Amino acid sequence: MAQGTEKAEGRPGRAPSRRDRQRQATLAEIHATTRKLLVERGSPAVTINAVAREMGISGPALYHYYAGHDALVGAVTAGFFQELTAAMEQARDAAPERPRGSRLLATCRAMRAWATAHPAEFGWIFAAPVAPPGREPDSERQLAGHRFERVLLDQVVELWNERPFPAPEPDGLEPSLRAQLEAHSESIDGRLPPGALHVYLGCWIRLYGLLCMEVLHQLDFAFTDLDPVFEEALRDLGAALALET
Amino acid sequence: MAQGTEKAEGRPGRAPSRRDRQRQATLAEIHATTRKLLVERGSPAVTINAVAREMGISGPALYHYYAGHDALVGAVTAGFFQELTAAMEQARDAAPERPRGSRLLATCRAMRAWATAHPAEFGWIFAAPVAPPGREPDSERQLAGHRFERVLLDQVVELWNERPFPAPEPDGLEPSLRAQLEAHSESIDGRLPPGALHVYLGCWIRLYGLLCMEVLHQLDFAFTDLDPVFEEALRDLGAALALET
DNA sequence: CTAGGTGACTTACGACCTCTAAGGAAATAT
DNA sequence: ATATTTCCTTAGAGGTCGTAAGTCACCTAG
Repeated sequence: MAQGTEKAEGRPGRAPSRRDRQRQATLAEIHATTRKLLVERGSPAVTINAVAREMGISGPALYHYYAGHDALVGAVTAGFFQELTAAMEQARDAAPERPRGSRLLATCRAMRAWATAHPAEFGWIFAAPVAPPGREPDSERQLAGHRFERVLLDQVVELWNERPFPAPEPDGLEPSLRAQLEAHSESIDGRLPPGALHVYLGCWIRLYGLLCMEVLHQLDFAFTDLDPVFEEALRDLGAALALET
Repeated sequence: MAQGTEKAEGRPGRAPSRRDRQRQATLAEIHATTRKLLVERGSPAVTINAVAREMGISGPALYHYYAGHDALVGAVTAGFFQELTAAMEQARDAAPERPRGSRLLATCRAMRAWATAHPAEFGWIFAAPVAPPGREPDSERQLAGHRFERVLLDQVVELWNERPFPAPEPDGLEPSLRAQLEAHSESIDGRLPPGALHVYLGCWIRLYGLLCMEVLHQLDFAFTDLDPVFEEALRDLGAALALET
């Protein structure tokens, strides 16, 4: 009982009943209220009781929708992941006639734009690592996280297939690094060979790491506006992937 | 009253009295217990009551030492900062006969070694940005954070004075970036000019960002051992700073 | 059309947390 | 020897999480 969105509709084949629609509406309201609390009063203010109070229902009622505080946060975070992913996909598809390179850059800029426009939400995304040991592997958040990771990866794969960028030979890589890259290359069905993966992961670390430091205020001591810094990182990414813009 | 370590000793000139020693001992035990709880049971388990219980005193007694939960966490985090800083300084001074470059690399390696050996403690360090708006500017943690930031900066300054590394001319920098770099250059008393600062901050973002992603499990999806990745970042740093090792 | 099952919600409760208030006991200062 | 400071206690107000048990309305199957 009360496992959240597990039971979305009563029967697979049926049309959603009145009750189902009610439940969906309540779930949506819970998400919206949770987000509002997060944005306006910060993460510690997001409490089962506070959300319920804000909605005009009483505390324990929320347990009919989510098993507890963690489940609620997980579900809402999955929604954030989806929103971020959608923003990136939209940027990618906005100008199909442009070359792949500039669409890739647009995707990255959309990622940063969403993150800086929604720092509290991005904080939850970041605080919820995709692969910490001891998290149920099939949770909604896991899936959303994987889909997020794939938005950029897929574009780089297409780029690699169409117009390979310079990548180190596996022999030139340190053995331990090479083994890890080979393993991860398999886990993405070999769509990128280890050398190309190394280049891609380097770009990912650079971009995502910078974004995390920005949103978590780790660079406030030196910068007030990281726009030019991010653009510089994008130029480096363009060079590493030999983009034609 | 109960402002923590504000009143370290009764009178400046006197020898520490019995009571002062007692108080210092209790403060040390509080820190040790807090850290034990953090390491063994995680950040949410660190609670005023839990710390007191673990020490065999009753909850409110802790308020004679710290004004509340935040003050306690702040003070303990400052201690972590100091320990990390000390580890880095020790690595820097361990082999004074070696060239500056390899001592700088040793400092960086010591930073990562401490962080990976004490992930929970580093989590608190990272979660406590040095310059978020709305923190008392003179708190112990602020000072410890600044001292930490200076360990690497000072070495780079010496390097720059002794054997300047290649840096972009200010004219070549984007105007907004240049303005920020000039401002920050002033805030460190001009010990590095904007161009050199740009190179240094780029290295810092690369290293510290990678470390944060590692400790916060943002790279578990691809890597199990980030040693070679960090070493590669260090090689890039060596190239950017034109180190002689 | 009625009767049972299910879902949504309520109040009541126990355990824990933060932090304040008021008072006693012990060490120190005068 | 007395006054003061310091440390610690218990009591308690107000908040949180989460469970238990009961009520009411709706849906659906007979």
